[in-house]
Amino acid sequence: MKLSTKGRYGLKAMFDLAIHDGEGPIPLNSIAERQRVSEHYLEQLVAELRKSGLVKSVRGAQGGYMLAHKPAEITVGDIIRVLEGPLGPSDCVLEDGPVLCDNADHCITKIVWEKIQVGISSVIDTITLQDMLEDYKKIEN
Amino acid sequence: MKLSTKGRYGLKAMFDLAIHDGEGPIPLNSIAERQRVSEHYLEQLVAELRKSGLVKSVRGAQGGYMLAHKPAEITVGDIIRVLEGPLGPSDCVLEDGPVLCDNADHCITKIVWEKIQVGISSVIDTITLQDMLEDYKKIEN
DNA sequence: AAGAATTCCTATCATTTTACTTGGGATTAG
DNA sequence: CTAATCCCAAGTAAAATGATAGGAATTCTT
Repeated sequence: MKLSTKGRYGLKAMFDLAIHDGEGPIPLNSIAERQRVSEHYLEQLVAELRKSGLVKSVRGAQGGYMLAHKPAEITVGDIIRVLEGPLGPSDCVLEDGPVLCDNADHCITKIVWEKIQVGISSVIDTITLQDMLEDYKKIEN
Repeated sequence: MKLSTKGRYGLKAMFDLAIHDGEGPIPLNSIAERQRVSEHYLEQLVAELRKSGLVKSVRGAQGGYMLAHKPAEITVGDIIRVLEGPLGPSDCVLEDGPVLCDNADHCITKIVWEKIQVGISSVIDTITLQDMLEDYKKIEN
């Protein structure tokens, strides 16, 4: 019941981009260094974030990545869903087309999984990068 | 971000035991059959539940397993924690002794993981097997 | 006492997932 | 031109998952 490094590194990278929002393209190696993760590995994660439209890229020298939207418009849920796939503690409650078992109608554990899913979603869908930035400013001062 | 079959099968088995609570020892093969999971695999999960004190066992013929406490006294969280290990979306917020990174004090993503953890815990720690039994009775009628 | 039912224990194993690493190609600012 | 940077595709070692196999220990029933 843990997130993989994809989700964790991905959120770190996105938060890093949020901190530098408005400064033009941020090269990946600087993000990797600050967040202390493998640059090549991070590259794969950012590629997914780019394909899903959360970040934009600028190629060539002095290029890099930047947020595709304002920090207030990107939630933690957006990021995690891209990197970890459809959310849900069990296949039968996956957000993205549940795989129902044969007695789904009478399955009591399913009710539990649904409640867990709602609990997680209600957290990650209400935290934006902007919220994280504000927490960050508080701590810095 | 999914539970493994351990947690899922384990909760099913515990719910099955709750349904038959008070009927004496329930043999594992009957649980495996009703819940449609491998008996041998289930055995491993139930062994962990026994060691952690959630179920009792009676050996020998006519033996089996039974809940060690009343259904109202066992939460979903108790069961999942035994089978899935200490809860938390990231190592730095594991319930059972977090593994702190070097800038834990200034880590903003950590705040997010903590909120997710609280969200999950508040769900699974408030649902008991008794609650599930009541849902079950409603559906049956 | 025999035999059947059942838990208990240890080991093995195939598959999948994770978390990278490697190596190179394409693009562009200076 | 060249250095910086993104882009892409494979490969890979380790861990986790989800079992399977076989048998020893215990206890009920007859």
